[in-house]
Amino acid sequence: MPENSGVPPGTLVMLVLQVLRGGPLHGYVIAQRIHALSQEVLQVEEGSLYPALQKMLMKGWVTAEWGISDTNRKVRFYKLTPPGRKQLAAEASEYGRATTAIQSVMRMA
Amino acid sequence: MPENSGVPPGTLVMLVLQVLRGGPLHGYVIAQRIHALSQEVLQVEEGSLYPALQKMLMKGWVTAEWGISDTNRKVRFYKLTPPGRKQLAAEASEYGRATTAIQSVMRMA
DNA sequence: TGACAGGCATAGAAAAACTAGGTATAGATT
DNA sequence: AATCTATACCTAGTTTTTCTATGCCTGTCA
Repeated sequence: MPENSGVPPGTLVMLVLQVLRGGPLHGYVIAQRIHALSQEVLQVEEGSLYPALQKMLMKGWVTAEWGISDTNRKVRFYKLTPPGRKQLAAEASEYGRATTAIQSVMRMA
Repeated sequence: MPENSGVPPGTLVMLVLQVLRGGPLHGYVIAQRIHALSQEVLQVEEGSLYPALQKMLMKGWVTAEWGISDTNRKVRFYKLTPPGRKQLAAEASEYGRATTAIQSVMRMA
């Protein structure tokens, strides 16, 4: 019975950028998508997500546009920008490097 | 030329506990060991390490004892306790779970 | 019409790491 | 003898990130 947790510190922005690669999404769906893609392990809290999206907007990694969802509600669609793609590549690369390094330490007998 | 970074947030305690599995070490050497074992990728700052060691002492995950190092200096040796081992197992397990979950999200086309 | 789910957002607290200092000593160099 | 360098420990204060706890609004459905 896997209990689920929040996303590991420092990974939220990377995960959001990643799911936006598939096209614009609104906040609520971004959280659901991360949850689903992670086999229900990763849980993104709204209080973490929306501030992160604000930051990403200010950094120019995403743009936002109001629209109507499938469920007929006013929602804000977030769309990945070219700088956002660059940021994603950088964060994914750095994440891989760090993960490999930690692996090396943890393999120590 | 790989530039090195600090340890990813949330992993420092796990890394310290892990290197202490090999026997008691003092702070300075703990940092060096993590750096070396990670192929020079992970850099533990002293301002992160010592507060973390204090916390680990208070939690009972390690004990500390003053002694003399190989280099003939007064140093504080930290030693893993049984609760520390349990904590290490728990953190390593959770880290693995989270890493796998992130992998799943990042594999998405 | 009232409950519930979907949906966006912020304020304040908490956790973790970093910057930037301070202190001290052994050994080597001058 | 004086100084420099590497080793070694520690803390205060700041920054960053996430979480808890709210608040507000609106479709849909019983």
